[in-house]
Amino acid sequence: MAKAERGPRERMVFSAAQLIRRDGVHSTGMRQVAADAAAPRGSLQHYFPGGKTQLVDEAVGWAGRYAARRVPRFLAALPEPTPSGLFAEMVRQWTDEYEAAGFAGGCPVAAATVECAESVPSTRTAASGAFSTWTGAVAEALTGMGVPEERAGALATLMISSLEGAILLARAEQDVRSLTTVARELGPLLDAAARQEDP
Amino acid sequence: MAKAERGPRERMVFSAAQLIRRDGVHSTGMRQVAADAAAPRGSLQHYFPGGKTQLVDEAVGWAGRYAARRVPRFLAALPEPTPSGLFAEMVRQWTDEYEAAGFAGGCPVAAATVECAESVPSTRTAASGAFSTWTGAVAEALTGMGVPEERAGALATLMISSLEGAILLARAEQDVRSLTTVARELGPLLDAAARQEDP
DNA sequence: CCGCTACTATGACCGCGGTCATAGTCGAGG
DNA sequence: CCTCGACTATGACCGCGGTCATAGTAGCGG
Repeated sequence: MAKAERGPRERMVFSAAQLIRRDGVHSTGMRQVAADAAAPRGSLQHYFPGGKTQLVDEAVGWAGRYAARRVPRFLAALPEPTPSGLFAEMVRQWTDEYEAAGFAGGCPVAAATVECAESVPSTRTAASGAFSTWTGAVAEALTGMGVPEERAGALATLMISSLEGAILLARAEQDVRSLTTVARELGPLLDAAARQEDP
Repeated sequence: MAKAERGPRERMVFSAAQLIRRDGVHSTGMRQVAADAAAPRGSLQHYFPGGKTQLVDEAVGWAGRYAARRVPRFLAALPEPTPSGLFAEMVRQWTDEYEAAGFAGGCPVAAATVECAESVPSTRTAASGAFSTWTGAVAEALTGMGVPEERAGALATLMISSLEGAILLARAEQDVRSLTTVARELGPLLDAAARQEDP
């Protein structure tokens, strides 16, 4: 995969996240993860003595940090930062992928939540943490654009909820329509909240 | 389960949907479905010669029709029908369940999409159909409340996307906060679209 | 050169679960 | 009473996949 030249451990976590995106948690085998990461099978039990659960949990955590890390970069890429612009960038990451590479992958955190929320407590916690770091990053970005503090968290939740749901619809329909729709419909509402507190 | 006194076939479809809600598609076994439906195991291959795939597909279709059927009932329950009121009812169905019975279940269509979109074409199609009948019912309700036709579809997509995403967050966090948040934040936007075309 | 620790390598085990095969029941119609 | 179709019942098969056990290698400090 793309991100070579990291340790085998990190590569396995990364590969796990990628495979979970496509096939879900249960359909992703350990052997498959090792193969995809070009890592020896024996390393699995060495680096992840907690078994598959630990690997999945780390993959989910990694995904959450990855998503959060992208937020400031999206802002930096905008000519002038606005909430609607940020959301459009977040959505565009998905439409770009889907149009370029097909609708193979979803959000790994969503997959982990759907499959493990009830059966594997630690994974549920990991998913919760991933969502909250992601939401936190978005909320922080919003406050930086003039959204009142107490409103920023709510809007971040709304943005991520809509995005996650739109990803689901897009994969099912194999059409980015839902993604572009939520971006278009939510944009004005987001910008209005930023203007609330501006001079 | 609650809806007894239907044919064993329908009971199995219903049970499958319920179990998929909780554990996802892969973690739900055929034997488990039969047991939950109090149906004989041998009936599975009799009524569903297409195997598990057929059962899952039918469960997804059933869930879509169920969700669509509820929309007009929500409207009927409102003192005066408004888009925000409808959305609040849709959300409330989930908050009520979560507060009463815990965060065990999610949306079966979401589970099928996450786990089968890439691997099982027929299930992906079934999920797409389920989302579209659901969205269609919501859009129709919106036009009935004065939302312009070309806007209604987009808002329905936004509503369902937000709801699905908020369900994910709620299950992960074991907190209905995300659900109440999207209902609150989206309400004004929805009602504004309805007033667009009113006298 | 030894031995210790980190990592790699593989084969075996074992439970789970979908599917198939083969009967068994049972009510309706001849 | 017989038969035929619809449905029920169960045991067996078989692949998959996570985990364990048991080695083997490699680098390094002593």
